[in-house]
Amino acid sequence: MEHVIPHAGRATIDDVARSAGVSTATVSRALRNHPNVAENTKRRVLEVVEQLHYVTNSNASRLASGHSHTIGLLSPLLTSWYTSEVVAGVEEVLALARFDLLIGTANPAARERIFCGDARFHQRTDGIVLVDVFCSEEGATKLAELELPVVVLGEQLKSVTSVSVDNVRGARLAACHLMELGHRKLAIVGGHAHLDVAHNVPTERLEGFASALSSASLQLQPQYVEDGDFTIEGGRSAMRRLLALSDPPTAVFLMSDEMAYGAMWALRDEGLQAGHDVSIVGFDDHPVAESVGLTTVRQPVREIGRIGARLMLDALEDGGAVHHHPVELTLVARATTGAPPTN
Amino acid sequence: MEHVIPHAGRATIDDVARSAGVSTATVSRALRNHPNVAENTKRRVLEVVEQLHYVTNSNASRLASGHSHTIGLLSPLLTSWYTSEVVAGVEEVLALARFDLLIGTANPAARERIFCGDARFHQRTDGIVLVDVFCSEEGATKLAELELPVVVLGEQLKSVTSVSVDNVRGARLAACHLMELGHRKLAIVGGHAHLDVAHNVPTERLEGFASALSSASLQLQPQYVEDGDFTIEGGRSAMRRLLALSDPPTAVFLMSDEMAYGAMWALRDEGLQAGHDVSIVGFDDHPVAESVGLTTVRQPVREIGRIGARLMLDALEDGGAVHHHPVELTLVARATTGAPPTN
DNA sequence: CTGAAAGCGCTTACAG
DNA sequence: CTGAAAGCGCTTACAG
Repeated sequence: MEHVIPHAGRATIDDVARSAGVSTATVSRALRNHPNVAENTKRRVLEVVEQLHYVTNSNASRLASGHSHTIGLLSPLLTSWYTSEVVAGVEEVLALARFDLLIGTANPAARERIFCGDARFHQRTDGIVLVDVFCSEEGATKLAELELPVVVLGEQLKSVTSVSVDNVRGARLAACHLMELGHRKLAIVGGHAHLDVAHNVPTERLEGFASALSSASLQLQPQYVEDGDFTIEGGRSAMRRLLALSDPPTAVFLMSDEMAYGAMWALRDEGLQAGHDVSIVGFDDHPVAESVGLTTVRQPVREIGRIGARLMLDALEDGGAVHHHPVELTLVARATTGAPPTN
Repeated sequence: MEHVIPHAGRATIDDVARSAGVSTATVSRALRNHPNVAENTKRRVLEVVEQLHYVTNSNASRLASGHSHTIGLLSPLLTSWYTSEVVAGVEEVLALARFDLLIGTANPAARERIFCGDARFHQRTDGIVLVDVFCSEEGATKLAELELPVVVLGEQLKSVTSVSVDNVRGARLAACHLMELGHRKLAIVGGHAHLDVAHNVPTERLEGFASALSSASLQLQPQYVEDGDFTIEGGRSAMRRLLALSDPPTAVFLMSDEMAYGAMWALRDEGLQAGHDVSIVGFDDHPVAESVGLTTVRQPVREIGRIGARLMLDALEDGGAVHHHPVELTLVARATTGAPPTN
């Protein structure tokens, strides 16, 4: 069925050119759908390509063209559920466009460097996607000066294309849901996440939560603000501290579902029931949330990654103008929230 | 502080060579710790490299050397928790060795192709890691004929280097734990996972479970064998079906923690308590397992990835002999298992 | 629409 | 220990 392959190893563009009776330039053009190639020629080339199982050597192609056809992605914590999901979304879109994804951990200690372009990505990527690397407008200004397009995920920026949820609104959704159920003693659990620098997410969610209470003439009590470190263990400890208060809250909003699992754990340890004795709201809609009946503020995490990747491809195509893409949040009410206990 | 960079754009090896007063060959050698370079020369080169912020263009380097310095990883389902963890482990080790990781989805429908080398990886990888692509000895034989080193994760193979847990033993651990608690009516929930082909994992776990019962003169009842599809929803449905039996089991072993979450969900829906009314054992030790008190067979998933990557690097170094690396499983007893209800 | 040729930025025998 | 030079496999003005 198949013709003999001229020599061991992979066929090169020369093999194809020779076998098709054209120049390598023509093969190159035919393969990339260059407009000025006769239909006949193209067909012949494609046949030979098939026959010889020819695959372009991407290293050679990238060296010659100066385009790496690769996007770099940097995040401080690649293994969290949130980041894995975002990466999966980015990968999905990039793969369709036949772009490679090069992933690197963004050492928070070396944040400043990131804004000047990461050395690992030098000459190797056509663009950079930043996930959860809270830049603030200051870092963004530097990023905008990079010779590469940059897309930032998780934060709304002016000088650089970004995609993010409205954290203020998300926290309001949680607070309003709880207040509608009749709660008056509301607590909030956030954290510094994995960064030591100021982090927009906890700040914005705290702000939204407090402002929702204000609108209802309530005030967020300082003892009702806890740090849960964005981990299950942290959420558990935070909940324990809240339960130990002389006047514990009747409802707790945790800024991640994982912290909420920890809070539910703490409740179980005390023989208390979430949604009955204490109401719990998380944030994310993590895959396990539904099965444990967790009420949460859902964010379409994978979609955020997809959108980010598309914006990157757009930027590569037409240099695309800088803009911000907002993503919607929705409250999903489940079993962990209910009316406060009638004491 | 810094010397002027000769021209716009990145410095090339020529810039470094010129500036250090040596040939590019010497720069190349100095940079890769080639033995035959005078200490003085090397120091001078490294200084200039620093000064010019020189970074090797990997496309050029790979093209010239013929080594891609990249490992390809193929898996049918990249986004599951299990696979993400494995990938994180592989990535961790590879990054230290400054190898790139190229990730691809292994379309189960095109399994056969994988064994002949994946086209996406042609000329782009120095080796291939297969995760959860159940090959069986048949596929492995073909893999062994590839010109690249291959490491298979999740299955014990003879013709190709592999790393896997002892699934038979893992299932026995679960069964013995339940029988020691006094259970006699034991059920098992498995699934076809994401593959339609025969899959060694469910088969081996079923075998181990059944054999443990046999050793205790019990027999696994056909109505106590259910399919949970390796998803939360699937585990929930399977548990519902088991509960609907005229004589339901008092203990259920689910082949993944995610299915176990589904089972716990089903119990809660019926007002039953895991560990009291029905005992539940999972498999994995997923991050959420501890917080919901799930008894489970723990497998060190990330470590499996790390080991796989190390074996790959070894194979690249010394062509390493084919061998199998076993990984230990341990039972972690928590709240979802207890004595059967005294009816 | 097509080809000859230069060039992308490295690495590596080979020679000294 | 070091350098001159060929070559890795493509792409892309340039010329026709």
